Amino acid sequence: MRKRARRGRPARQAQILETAARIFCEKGFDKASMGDIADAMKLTKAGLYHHIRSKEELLYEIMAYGMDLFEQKVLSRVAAIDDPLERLRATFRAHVLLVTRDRPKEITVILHESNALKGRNRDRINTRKKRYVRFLEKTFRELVRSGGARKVDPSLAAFAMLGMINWIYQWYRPGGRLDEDTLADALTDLFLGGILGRPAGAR
Amino acid sequence: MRKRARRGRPARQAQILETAARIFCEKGFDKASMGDIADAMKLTKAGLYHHIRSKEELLYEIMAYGMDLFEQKVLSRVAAIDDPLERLRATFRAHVLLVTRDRPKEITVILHESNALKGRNRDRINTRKKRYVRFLEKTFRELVRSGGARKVDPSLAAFAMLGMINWIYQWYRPGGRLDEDTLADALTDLFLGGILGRPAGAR
Amino acid sequence: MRKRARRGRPARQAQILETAARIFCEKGFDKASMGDIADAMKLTKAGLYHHIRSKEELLYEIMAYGMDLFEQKVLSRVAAIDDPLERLRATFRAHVLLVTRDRPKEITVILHESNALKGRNRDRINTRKKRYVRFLEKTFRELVRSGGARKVDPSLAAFAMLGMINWIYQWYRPGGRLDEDTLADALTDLFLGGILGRPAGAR
Amino acid sequence: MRKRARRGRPARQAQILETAARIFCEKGFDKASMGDIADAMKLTKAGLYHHIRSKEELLYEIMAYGMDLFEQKVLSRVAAIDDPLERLRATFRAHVLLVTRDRPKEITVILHESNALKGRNRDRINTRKKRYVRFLEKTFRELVRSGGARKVDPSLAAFAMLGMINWIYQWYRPGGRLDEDTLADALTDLFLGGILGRPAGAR
DNA sequence: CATGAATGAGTATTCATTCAT
DNA sequence: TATGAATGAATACTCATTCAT
Repeated sequence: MRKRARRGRPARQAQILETAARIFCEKGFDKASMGDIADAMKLTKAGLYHHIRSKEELLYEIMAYGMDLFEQKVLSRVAAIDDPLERLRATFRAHVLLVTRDRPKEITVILHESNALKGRNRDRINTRKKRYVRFLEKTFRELVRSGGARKVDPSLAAFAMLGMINWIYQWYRPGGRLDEDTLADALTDLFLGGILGRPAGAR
Repeated sequence: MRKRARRGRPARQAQILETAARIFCEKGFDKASMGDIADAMKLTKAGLYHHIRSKEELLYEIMAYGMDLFEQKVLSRVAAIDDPLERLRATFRAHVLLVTRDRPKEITVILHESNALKGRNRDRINTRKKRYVRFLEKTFRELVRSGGARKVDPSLAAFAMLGMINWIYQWYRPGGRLDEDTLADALTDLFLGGILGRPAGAR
Repeated sequence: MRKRARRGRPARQAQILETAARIFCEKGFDKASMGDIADAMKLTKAGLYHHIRSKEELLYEIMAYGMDLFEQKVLSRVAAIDDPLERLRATFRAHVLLVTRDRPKEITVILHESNALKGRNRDRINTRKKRYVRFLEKTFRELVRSGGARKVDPSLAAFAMLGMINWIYQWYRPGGRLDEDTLADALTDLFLGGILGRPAGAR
Repeated sequence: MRKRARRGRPARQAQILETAARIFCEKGFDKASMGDIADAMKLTKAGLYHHIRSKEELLYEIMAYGMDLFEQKVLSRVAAIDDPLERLRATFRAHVLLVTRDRPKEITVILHESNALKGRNRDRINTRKKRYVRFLEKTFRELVRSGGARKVDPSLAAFAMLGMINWIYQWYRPGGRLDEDTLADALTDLFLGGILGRPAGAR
């Protein structure tokens, strides 16, 4: 995003990001053409280029905005929780709700098109991703140290958790059997308690 | 893939599948060009087309072979286990070892390029994927019924498990801190016992 | 053929149609490459594709324009003539003059490349061709009924006439022994009076 | 044709010519591939090349054989007829019957693909075509001189006649309303007597 | 005779991007 | 801001033909 809208009207920039995110999501970054996006925006290709620098830059903006969203809706809301177990539970839940209830296309793009970015842009997104991984690792480490969990490898636990959550967009479709809240609770519980563990209610 | 080699000479087909799988893996299906594959095979593009029908058909053959591998190395080895818990544990372990130790590029291609397939070919691969999901669901159902696990939703458990395992290719690099056996055990244990559960040793 | 030019500047479209018609005429549709046409237009291939949808669509536009020309210069000028003999004579003459004097490449393309068109486009052109055949048949029928001609099969007469005229592009070269007017008269006369008939002058 | 069959079995050569003629007829010379012909002959492409020198040479052989057929079935049977009117009538009839009853694909190929031939081969076919045109012109000249016909331009009459007949393959389909004999008679009559002339019976 | 493998040259078409207006 | 026109480079794929076996 180069400029923010100054007035109430949603900036053209933001509309483009949203449209492009949707299209990258539907067709994939490589198969989506600038023409597709221009058409969807009711612009010519040249017109579109007045708002963006390049296709890759557009992808970067989308991913950066996706990370903004994630940090705003997940990280920033749980980072301050003291108790590691509560922090983990809140993180898990918020992250699941983000990908099931809000379902921002930008997050899907981040998960699916990470290889399409090169150079600085790639580094910038990766840095932010790693920040989250380290946050999770730290949380698992504290949890183990505090005796609140058994001796799991913090890295392994972090990636296991990321796998569970990041895979959701591959199978979850809204309006299914489980509503998002139930799903978030059940999955959190499954992760924390495992298949064989005690019922979730029995903290 | 037009005709099979009759003599003992190592089928060119197999070399092409392997090479193409590697290249699709490295660059992605869309960014990999037929020229890339031809070059890697020390063939001209036209020479390559003597052996394959189309880029998409090549992708399908790779994925079908990946499913062959999976079914051979995982499904067929655990399907006959009677006890659902042992069956689950064996499945989880074998699946993890497949993606960490054998690391067939074909599996990565299946996970990353599923949208590139269209029509019949897409259906055929999806059918085989779903067969595995149903096998997992059935296992979880039996496990819950037998009292061996708490009341988890079988579908949810299946997708959670798939997420954990299918995400591995995104972060695991061989030669790391944990060898494949340790990792497989630890992840299986984490899935079964959860973060808060009893130590792995205490089955 | 995506959008029409709004200003007075001679539409690029028309130039392309004309150039392509000439090239399809000279080399044949299959042997003419889009590069040939682009070169002739002093454009790159991509530049050419800014104006057309596909090679086949280009062919269709040429043929459709050829049919426009034919209907404008022949059909519309004779359709209203009441007397069937005068109508026939005028049609024959106008049609012959169209292919000898005006010699629009588009007509040659229609005659020579009709099989290259497929689907809807093919149907549309065929419909217009058949309209002319039916017009001729009707004229012959009226002529016979009115006693102005002997009992010829209207269909047969129509195709015989079309053969005579449509074959002209195979042998006639401008600037030859007979000028176009003389040729048109002589051929009309030959068709009407036959080889054995009375001299042409004796209408 | 390079070699003739010595025994009763039809030579492979002849089968290939026939098959290729059929395929060139159906798809057109440019759109028919050597693979199409090889497939139809249940041969590989390389196998096909044991029998022919090149695609163009194959086309030439087909056309040359078509000319053989024509000269055998038409020219040689009428050339000796003394009376020019009878000669013309016989020629017209035989030529029409050749393209309606025998319908050799080779003739259609000659009519449709004449531009595909280059160099010597093209010249050779053209020479034989011109021989027929000159034969027709001579016949018309004699007919006019003998007072058996009115003063028509012999060249024009020849090309008019060729147009009528050579166009037949564009519209005639066997099994239609008119059987071949009737059609041949009617068309001959139309050409000789014209639209306005006396009934054909009244020679 | 026959074939599998291979190739060089070519095909139509697409795409991200630029620029004069 | 916006656009129509244009382009260089690339893409998947095809074809007539050759050759060692």
